[in-house]
Amino acid sequence: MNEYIKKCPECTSIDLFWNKDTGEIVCRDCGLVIEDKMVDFGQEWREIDSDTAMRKRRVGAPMSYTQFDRGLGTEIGFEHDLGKFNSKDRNKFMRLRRWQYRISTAIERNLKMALAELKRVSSFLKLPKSVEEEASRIYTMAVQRGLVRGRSMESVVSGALYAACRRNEVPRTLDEMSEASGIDKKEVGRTYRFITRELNVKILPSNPIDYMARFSSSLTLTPETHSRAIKILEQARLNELTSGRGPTGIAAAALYIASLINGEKRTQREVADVAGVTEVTIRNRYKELVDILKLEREISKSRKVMEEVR
DNA sequence: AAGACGAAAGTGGTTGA
DNA sequence: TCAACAACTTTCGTCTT
Repeated sequence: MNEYIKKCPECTSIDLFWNKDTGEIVCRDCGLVIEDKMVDFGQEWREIDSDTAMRKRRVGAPMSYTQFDRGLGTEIGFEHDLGKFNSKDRNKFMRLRRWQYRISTAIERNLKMALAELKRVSSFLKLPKSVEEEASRIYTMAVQRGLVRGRSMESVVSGALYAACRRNEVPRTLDEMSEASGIDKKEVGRTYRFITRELNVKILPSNPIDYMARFSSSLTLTPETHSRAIKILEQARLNELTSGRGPTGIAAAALYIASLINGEKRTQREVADVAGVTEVTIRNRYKELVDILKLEREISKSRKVMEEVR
């Protein structure tokens, strides 16, 4: 965590919460997302005692999938290693060496380019390191299985990133991914589905709550409204209103309703824009939520309060 | 004039024969 | 492979504030 951030710039609360998985620093009082870049200065292991410390400590950079060869590389050795073979075997090894060289340079070149692109997009979206790692792993697997053939490298990169986001519960919308990578939204979705199917990457359905912090932060809603929206979401899930629906639409509608109830109204347009859905979708979810959760009274009550203030 | 509402038609993806 | 389908979008006219 950035140790210089001690107070929430919005409400000056010192009750900050650092979500290590998403890399977000969130104010517990007002819900503002203060810092969503994650820089991990820590070691990748814990030193429990001097014994494990000795075993785990080692020289060299940490192994990483964001390096094209994971930071470790092996090549078939050169001639002087082959002195103990006869000329026939030596020829065979030379051939193998050439082959490995050709194949690996092709893959490596692709990986170098792709991982550079992946880092660019990932930092544009301010994604945590863990997601970048996972995306790199997915991409590397995709290359090894020859899944990039016939697809542009960039689209596979963004597909891998999108999948990694979903797996780490830091969902970004397809629109955001598309904007960051310059790849058409449909194309991102297509390659995403393709590579997750081919590589058997398991994806949990994304949870509307995961979107909530980001949305309410960019709408500058108060903490009361934010937690109210989360309550609505929880009730919605109990009533099975969330399955089969777009998670962003539900998150947006919950925020819209919460903003009405707490008297800090946002227009449907505003909410729709940050959530990347249309007003119509918000209206549909809004109707369902209000009908089934019986929120009409609360909404009209707070409307009256607003009128009295005027 | 802006926002909310809802009907109608269109889009892209899933599913099941 | 095709048709039925569910969710969501686009567009547009009407009502409300």
